[in-house]
Amino acid sequence: MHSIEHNRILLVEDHRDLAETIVDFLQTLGGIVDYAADGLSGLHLASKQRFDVILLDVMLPGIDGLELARKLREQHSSSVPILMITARDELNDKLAGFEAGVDDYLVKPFDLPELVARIHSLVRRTRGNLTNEVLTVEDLELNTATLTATREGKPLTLTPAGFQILALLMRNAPNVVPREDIENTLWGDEPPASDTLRSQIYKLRKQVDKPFAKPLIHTSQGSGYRIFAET
Amino acid sequence: MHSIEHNRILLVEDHRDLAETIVDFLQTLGGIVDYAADGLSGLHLASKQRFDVILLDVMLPGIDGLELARKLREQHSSSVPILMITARDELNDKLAGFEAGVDDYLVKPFDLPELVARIHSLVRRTRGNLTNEVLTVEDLELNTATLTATREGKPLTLTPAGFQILALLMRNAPNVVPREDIENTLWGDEPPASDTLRSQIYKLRKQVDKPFAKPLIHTSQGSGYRIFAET
DNA sequence: GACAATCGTGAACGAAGCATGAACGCGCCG
DNA sequence: CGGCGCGTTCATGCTTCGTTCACGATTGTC
Repeated sequence: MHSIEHNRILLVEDHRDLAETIVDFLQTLGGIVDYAADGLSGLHLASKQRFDVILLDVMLPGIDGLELARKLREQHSSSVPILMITARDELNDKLAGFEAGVDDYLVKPFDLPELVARIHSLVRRTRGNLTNEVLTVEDLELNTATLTATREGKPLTLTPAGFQILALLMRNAPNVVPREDIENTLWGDEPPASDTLRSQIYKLRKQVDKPFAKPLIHTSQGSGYRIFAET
Repeated sequence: MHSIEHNRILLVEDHRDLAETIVDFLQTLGGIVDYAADGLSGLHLASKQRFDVILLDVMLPGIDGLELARKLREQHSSSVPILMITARDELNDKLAGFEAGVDDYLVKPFDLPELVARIHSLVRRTRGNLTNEVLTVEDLELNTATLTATREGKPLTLTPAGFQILALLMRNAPNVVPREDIENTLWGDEPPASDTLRSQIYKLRKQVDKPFAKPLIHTSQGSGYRIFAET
C-alpha cells in the first residue's frame, strides 16, 4: 500500500457517509485531511490553504465540482492536482472536467486502496519529478530534471537541502522569499527547533557565491533571502 | 497535456470499470477508441483494423496479453506499438513482454494523464521511424529487441532485473530517475520490504561501470539514480 | 526426478554524506 | 551598553549508500 503520510488532502463531497469513510481511511494512513460538504466552502478552503491534492465530487450543492475546478485554475491560478470523483452516469462531465483542468478521474464505486494509489501517484508526479524546468539567474543555472546546478558553466556540488533552497529562491527571483516559506518547503509544518536554516544558507553560499566574483544570494534582514544579480 | 487527437487506439482489458474509465477519457481527448474485453476479440480487432497503439492488459480471459502480443508480432507481423498494462506481481511478464515485442509498460494503478503521455510518446516514437528500440548513452548501447547490451562494443552480461533498470535509466537519460520509479518498474506498486534495489544497482554497476574507465551510473542522494557521461 | 546454474531477496556492516544544534563573533540599532 | 539578527564554525548523530554474503526460489539439463 502506498503511503500518503503528511500529504495535505482536501475532500469536497456532499454525501456525509461516503465522505466520512474516505476521511477516516485517509487519516488512518497518515494523511492530513480537510473536508468541505459543498462547493463554496471547498473553494474557500482551497484558496486559503495549500493542499497536495484535491478530491472533488462532481455533483455538489451550490458550486459543482467542475466549476470549482475551473475557478481554482483560472481565478486562483492554482496548479493543485485535482482528482474528480464521478458517478457512472456522469461520463459527459469528463470532457468538461478535463477542460477545467482536472488531472484524474475515479468512477464510483471505487475501493479505497485504489483511491490512495491514485492520490499517491498524482502527488508524486506533480511534486518534483515532472516539473522538468531549467531555472536561470544570471550565470547560474539549475536543472530540476538532472538535479544539477552550474555557475559559469562549472558544476556545483549541492546537498539535497541546498538544492531545494536554491530552486525555491530561483523560482521566486528576484523577490525576497520569507524565512518561513523556506522552512515550510524544507520541513513542512514541523521545522527544527533551532535555526538550522542559517547553517544551510551558509553552506549553500559557500558553493554558489564564494568561488565567484559577484554574490547572488542576498539577505533581507528580518524577512528572508533573495537571489538576484547586482547590476 | 499531450494530444492524442485522431489516434486510433485499441484497448484490451477485461475489467469493465477500468476499461470504461479509460475509454471515456481517451475519447474526450479526441482519441478514436476501440475496445475488447478478452484476448480473442482483441486479436481479431487488431488484425482487421489499423491502430496507432494497442493498450494491453496482461491478465485476460482466453488469450492473455503476452500471447496476444506475440501472435500479433509473429503471425501478423504487425509493428503496432503495444503498451502493456501490468498489475503487481507480474514482474516476470515484463521480460517475456519485451521478447513478445511489447514497447512500454504501465503499472496499475496509474493515472490517466500518464497513460496519455505514454501513448503520445509511443505514437511519436513509432511515427518517427524508430520502431525497435536501441538506446544509446555514450559508448553504452542497449537493444530491447535482442535483450543485449554492449559497452565499447564489448557485450555485457546482465540479469533480467539489471536489464530493466538499465533500460529505464537510459530512456530517461540524463535525468534522475527516482528510486520509487525504479521500484515501481521492477515490482509494481508492492516493492519488496527491504532495500533490494541497492543490491541490484551494485550488481548492475559491476557489469556496466567497473570494467571501464568512466562510470556512467551516478547516485543522487536521497532521490535516485541517473545515467550520463561526464564531460 | 536429482543436480547445477542463475537470480532475486533480505540481512548485516562499514563508509560517506548530510542535517542538526550549539557556540562564538560581528555589526546594527534602540 | 545590550539585545538581536546573522555569518561562521564544528562536533555529533542520523540517514543513505556501497558492498558482501547466505539462503531460497526458479529454471534448465541430463
